[in-house]
Amino acid sequence: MGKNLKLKSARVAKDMSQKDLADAVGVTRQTINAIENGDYNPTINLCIAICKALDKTLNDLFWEDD
Amino acid sequence: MGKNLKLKSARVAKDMSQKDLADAVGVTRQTINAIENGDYNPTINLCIAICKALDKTLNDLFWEDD
DNA sequence: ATATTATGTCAAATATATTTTACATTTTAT
DNA sequence: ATAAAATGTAAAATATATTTGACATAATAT
Repeated sequence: MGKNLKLKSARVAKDMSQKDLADAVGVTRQTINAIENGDYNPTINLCIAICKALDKTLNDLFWEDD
Repeated sequence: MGKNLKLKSARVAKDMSQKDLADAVGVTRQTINAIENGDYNPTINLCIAICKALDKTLNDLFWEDD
């Protein structure tokens, strides 16, 4: 699993730190960090919460077109 | 969490049983059943595998527009 | 009518997502 | 140059996704 640069970009575009986003969606900073660095397989509910916090959709942040 | 009727529809449209889909993505029948019935918070990797098996995207099957 | 397949559900076990605590390095502000 | 904030990472604990095995009902075929 590679890094999720789309997520990182969307977060930075909103001027949020990893901790800001973590607080917004109710998880810890380490969880956001792990997702951005691709070490991780988060639940869909968390992905949806992240998308909503960043005004994006699942396809925007978590879908890869072949 | 309500039922995921979009998922169920997409599966039936492909003429697949819950077990067929489960086998295609490498989980058990109970897991697919639970996801369709909305009792459940699956991982994003499983959601992506399901989407690919059904020729759909994450937004098609797991995103709700307000 | 009977057998077979598909579905709904449940309890206990296992795998893994997430938290907690902690420390190191990098980046940004003063 | 220094302090503070942000990031990367890791090990142990906890919460929860998923499996396994089982039983019941509904739908479909013979």
